[in-house]
Order: sequence, then structure tokens, then C-alpha cells
Amino acid sequence: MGWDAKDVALLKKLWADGHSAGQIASRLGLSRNAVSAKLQRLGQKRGRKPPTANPRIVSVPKRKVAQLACARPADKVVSPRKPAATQPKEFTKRQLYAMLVDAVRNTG
DNA sequence: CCCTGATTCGC
DNA sequence: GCGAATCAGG
Repeated sequence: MGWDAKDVALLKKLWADGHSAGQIASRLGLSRNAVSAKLQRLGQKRGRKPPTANPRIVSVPKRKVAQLACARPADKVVSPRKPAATQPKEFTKRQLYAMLVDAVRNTG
């Protein structure tokens, strides 16, 4: 479970593009919670809305087995033609779409 | 009913 | 820092 540069880039781009946390989460294979949390860590977030959710008094004694299961038997062999795909600058819509379709293709 | 984002907590 | 749990609103 390592947020790779492409993951973060995709996340941020999609998010900025107007996609929903759920959509991005699905794309990356995470939960929207993870996406939102990651966005929060990045300091992006969208609307700094007031804490609607009250600071609940952690009334959850036994949540569940969480991130203990972080196994990804997925080998990444997607671009045999381009061993070095580097985007030094911002992504254009065209490039974004390209990486997106590529990700979707090799993902699902 | 479904979805959305936001926040807090344990690891 | 990560993901899940959970809340609150639409």
C-alpha cells in the first residue's frame, strides 16, 4: 500500500478535475475514505467546511482487522514499450486521458 | 435508499 | 502516513 507518485498524481488530477472521491477510489482500488484521508494529508481537500461531525468520543471498542491485510499480488507489467514514462510538468488533458485509459485497461 | 465529503482513531 | 470507522448532509 504505497502511494506512488502516479497514484497521488492521478488522485490529485482526478480530484481537481472534479471527480468524486468514490470514483477516484474505485479507479485506484481504494476506499473513498482512503482517498479523502490521503487528500487531507496532502493538504488539498475541497471545502474547508466546519467540523460537521462532532468529535465523537471514540465509542468503538473493537473496530475490526484493518490495514493488517495489505497484500497486493498484482505485478505491474504495463508499458513494455516505454520503460521511462516521465511527466516532468503538468499533465495535459490528452496525457491525463492517456494515463487514465492505460490505468483502467491494465486494472480492469 | 443511494451517494457525497469530512473528521477522528488505531496501527 | 495509511486505511477504516463514523458522522452529517444531499
